[in-house]
Amino acid sequence: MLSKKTQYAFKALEYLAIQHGKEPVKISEISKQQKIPLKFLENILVELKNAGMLESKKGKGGGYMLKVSPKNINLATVIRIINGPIALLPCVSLNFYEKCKDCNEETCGMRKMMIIARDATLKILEKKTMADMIKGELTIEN
Amino acid sequence: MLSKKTQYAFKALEYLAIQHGKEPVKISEISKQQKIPLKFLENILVELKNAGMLESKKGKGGGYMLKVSPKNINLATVIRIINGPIALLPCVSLNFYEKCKDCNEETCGMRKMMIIARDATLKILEKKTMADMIKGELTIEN
DNA sequence: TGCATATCCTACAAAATTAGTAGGGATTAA
DNA sequence: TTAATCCCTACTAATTTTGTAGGATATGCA
Repeated sequence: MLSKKTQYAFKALEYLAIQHGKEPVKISEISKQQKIPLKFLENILVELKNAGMLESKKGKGGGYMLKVSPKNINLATVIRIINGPIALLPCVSLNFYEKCKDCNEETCGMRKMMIIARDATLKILEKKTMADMIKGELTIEN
Repeated sequence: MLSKKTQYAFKALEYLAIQHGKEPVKISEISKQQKIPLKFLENILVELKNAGMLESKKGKGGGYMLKVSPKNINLATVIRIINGPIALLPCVSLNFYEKCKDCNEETCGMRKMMIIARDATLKILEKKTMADMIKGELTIEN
């Protein structure tokens, strides 16, 4: 399951995706509109920024903006930044690989299954984007 | 990610699947062979038994056996028993559904995406079985 | 220059979950 | 009736998740 932090990240990105191309959006606005604890949200947005997904502007009139178009932000990327691995086992993770001891990777049956499951999941999560996510709710209020 | 407990469960089931049709297997044997802490393994096996996946026999010559054939135990079932939901969000889980507040399920974009991802994952995990998992390692030693 | 407005950084704390242990009870075979 | 084996309840330790506190840093504007 995705952590609450990751769900918050998606909600924040949704909000920013809808405002994409307009003025920067303040943390406090996102916090209030999407009901995310303010200081927690700060941490999340900094992480997304450090990962290159957002840009920010300080001072009056400042806030956060998407750095790239919603249609170029896929869900797998967001999950990896905030939540971590998508695979069900460390030894089949593409981005967070860890060898499992007491297991021959050539012959391990569990591993083979989990690779197939991972690929099926990734096929969706890497294809779907923030643009897909906000379809049908582009009208939060202008 | 699957918990260590779930990984232990799979290892234990693998071992039992390979012995399927023979004598009951003692907890202590599984523990030693698969390097799973004994008392922890006890808990796991009881859970699998209560879920109807194993049967047990007490006293001398006793132990655990699969209740059904390895080819009738799919991976999704095991994960649900020991690990919990397979879906990425509670509000899209088939077996552990929980309504999410502040979200209209009819229009929520995130929900739509997560349903698609869930179905892709389930398609694999519900089709693959313990029999698939032990293919190629039916020879632990007789 | 100086003040108000924002983001950014470090550190801590509380709550929840996961992982594992302890100790004895109940059942069965011989 | 004893040894072997699973079963049950409860606890503890470690780790992760979910936040909070408090100030540092940068920016726009008068």
